[in-house]
Parts: sequence; C-alpha cells; structure tokens
Amino acid sequence: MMVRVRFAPSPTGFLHIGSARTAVFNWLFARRYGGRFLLRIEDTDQKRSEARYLEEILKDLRWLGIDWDEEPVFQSRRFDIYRAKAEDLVAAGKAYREGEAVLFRVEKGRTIEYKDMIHGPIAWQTDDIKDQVLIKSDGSPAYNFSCVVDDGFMGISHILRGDDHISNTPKQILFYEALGLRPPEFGHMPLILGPDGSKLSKRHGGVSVEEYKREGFLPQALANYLFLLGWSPGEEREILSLEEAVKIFDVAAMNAVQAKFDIQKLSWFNAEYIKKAGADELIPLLGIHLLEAGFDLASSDDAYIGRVLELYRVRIKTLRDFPAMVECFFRDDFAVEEGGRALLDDPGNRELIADLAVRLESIDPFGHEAVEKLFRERAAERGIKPAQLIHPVRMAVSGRSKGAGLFEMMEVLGKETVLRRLRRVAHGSADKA
RNA sequence: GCCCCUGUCGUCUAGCCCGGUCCAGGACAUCGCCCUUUCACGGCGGCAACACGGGUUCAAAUCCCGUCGGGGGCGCCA
Repeated sequence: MMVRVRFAPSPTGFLHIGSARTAVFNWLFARRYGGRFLLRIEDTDQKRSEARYLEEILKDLRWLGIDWDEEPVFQSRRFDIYRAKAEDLVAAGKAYREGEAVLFRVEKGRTIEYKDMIHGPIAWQTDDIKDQVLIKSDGSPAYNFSCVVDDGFMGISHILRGDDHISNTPKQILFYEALGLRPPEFGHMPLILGPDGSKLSKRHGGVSVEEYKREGFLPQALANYLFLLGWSPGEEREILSLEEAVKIFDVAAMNAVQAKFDIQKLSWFNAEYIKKAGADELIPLLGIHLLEAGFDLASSDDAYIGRVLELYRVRIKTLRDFPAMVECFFRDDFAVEEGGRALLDDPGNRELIADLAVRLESIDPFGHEAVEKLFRERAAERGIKPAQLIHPVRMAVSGRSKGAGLFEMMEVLGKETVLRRLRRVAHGSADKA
C-alpha cells in the first residue's frame, strides 16, 4: 500500500514548534517508506485564518528542509462537499438535523478499538461519547468531520499527529464507518512540554519556528533536535541530518511519553552545526545579524566577515551571539568592558603598550606568528610573563578580556588598526569616547 | 467529575516487547582536572535515575495489580 500522510496546519498563527515537529515526523515517515507527504490547509475558521500566516508556515517548513508533494488541499473550498456528505448521512438515518446544524448519532453500547502505531491497542466505550456535530449552524464543518472527509478524499494511509488528538480518534473512526471508508492507521505522538512540565507556551520563550530562526538557530539544528525529541535512532549518535534520519526512522520506536523542551540542548546542537557549517552558508546570515545589531558593514566584505567568523565559530552557540562578541572588528569606538579601563589607565601598562606599538611597526607582513614571536621575545627581555603583555593589549585592541586568540585577532584587525588603537591607549586618549 | 495516554539521572534518552549479560549505557547541563594569553573548543574524570507499594519468579528496570505523580480530552475551536 502506498504511504500517504499529511500535515494539516491551521493558518491562524505562525508555525508552532510542536507543529513543526509533527510535520518533521510525518515527512520522515513518508520519505522513509517512499510515500507522499501532503499538505492540507485547515482554514475553516474564516475569521481567524489569514493568508500571511499560510505563507509564513510554508516558508518555515521549507526553511526546515521539509518539502511536500501535490497541491495543498484547502478546506475552505470544500464546504459544499462536507454538507453533501452530511446530508447523505442524514438520509441514511445516521445523522439528524438540530436547528441549522447536523449532528451525528453515536450508537451506544459499542466498543471502539484500534491499534495505535505508538501506543498499541486503545479502546473506548461509545457510552462515553456524545452525539457529534458534523455541520455547524453557520454551515461550516466541525473539525472531526472535515478531517475524516478530507483524509478519505486525499487517500491518507497513516495519520501521525499529536497526543491531544487521541480522544478524537474514536469519533473519527465512527465517521469512517458511517461514510463507508476504511480508517487509516493512527499514531499519536506525545506533545512537547515546557521546561516546567506544563504546556509549551509563550511564557517559556520561543514557541514559533520563526522566532528560533530569528534568534540565530540553524534549520538543520532545529530539525535534528526536534526529531530526537520522542525518537531515538537506537545507536549512540545524536548529530544526524534529516536525510540520515530518513534511512533509519521507525514510528514504532517512538517514545510514548511527553518530553520537555530543553533550550540548552537545542543550543548545543546549534553550536555543533555552526562548527561544521560552510563559511559560504554562514557569512550571509551573519551579515544580517551584524546589520540588525547596528554595525556599519560598508567597509567589510564577505572575506573579512569570514575571517572574523573563523575566529569565533567555536565560541558562539547561535548566530545572534556573534555581533556581541565581535564589535571591535567593525568599529573603533567599541565598548570597553567594566574593569577594563583600569588596565588601560595603568602607567606601567601604557609604557608596555607604547613600547610594543613601536616594535610592531616593523613587522611586515603582519602575521600572527610574527606578532606572537615579538611578544614573547619582548617579555623575555623584560623578564616578565607574556601574559603581562597580552592582557593589556587585548583590552586595548578589543575592549574585552575574553575572546579569540590575541595574535589571530591582531592579524585579522590589521597592522594599521592595531597600531592606531595601541597608540590611542599609550597616549591616554582612550577614554575620550 | 468522567474518559484516555503516560512515569529510567535536573533534561533528552538506551535498555523493557524476547526477565539474568544493568550495583543501569550515552548525550545536554553541572562540578573538577588537563590543554592554554583570556574565553571557548578539545581531552579526561566526578555527581546523578529504574516514582512508590504489593505480587509472580531461583532471579524484575524488564511480567501482573494497586497507589501516587505528569499530560491530554470531555466545544456548533482546530
């Protein structure tokens, strides 16, 4: 049997991280078995649905690396069909009209049972289920009904969805029966919870894919983190791409327990992907973040940003961390961290810096090895530790006590800039800014 | 209230289906050491869990029952 699954977003907001995970698992399932991954837009709520949300959702799916087959199905264009199907059920005596609405009659005394792909056998008594609305008074279809009509229409073979739909399943199975359709296989995956164990919501931080994108997370990292939340490849390996996951994905191996969202683990994944990413992929993204942080990139080309990137690549967890660490590479009037001023005002340090500035002049080309050699020789000659030279110079040149290797920084900054900054401190003019 | 799902380190998980190889393995976080011009990376090591109580069994994280805990649902929302 051809595997056909679907992801059915409602365009009433941005793509939620939990929905994204549902989409990823459906995609994984479809690709794993050579099936089709379809999209259905559940826009029956005309008031809350907006075209811009739909565009955002599709954009975010593509960004994550999820592609789909066939044209998306829009529920708003199928109202006539839902009504007709409901009328058929009324004619067959399986449903009845109540006011303007159409309700489904639930036969009492039955047991509805099915085998969940993730949870195993699950059963309900129809006595616990009341009659279900098929068509609302305003003529629009109720969720469970349009869902079944469309899944039947689209030839959906497997439904992988959130745990919160588990109690919709017996109702939907009843509809399949009434409509003369064979129910698909169902698999209910546990929801993602916030760090405190409650439902993941805005107060836990980002809930939409778009926010993570904006915060500087790479799509590969987000996808990787998401499909490892609830599923494990079994082997002790965690960094794997969607393509690698496709080869070994197995729904039956999915966990039946809800998992908490852990931003720290996501950050770790992101850092790992940043370490491995190609510079050509990172540089444009970094440029955007630098611009957003207010940097003037007029005199910085991609090659320069690339050199700075290589100095900070292992130090950032998100692309957004970058601007805050590299200010000194993009402007002379960078901020000097708290406590740094004292280091620069120290007369002894100024003397050391002035001395270094003079000696650095003769270094050409201004490479980090040559600069380091000079620092070490100078320290030895003066009988001090290299660190006593390095720390004040790092502060003079970058305004920070932390960062990449000083000599590499100096090389990237260039001789001219370095000397300008050293002289500025040597002459005690650093505090005018 | 009723119905359903679920319970291994702080977190994500492996193991559970096919009891013994598990005084429970990995990863994130955390702590320490090493590397080192700082920070980070990397390397090494530490702390840390089978929710609880009963069974079954020679033997249970693994099977059964109960309790407690967590989540979801019970909409003319989707």
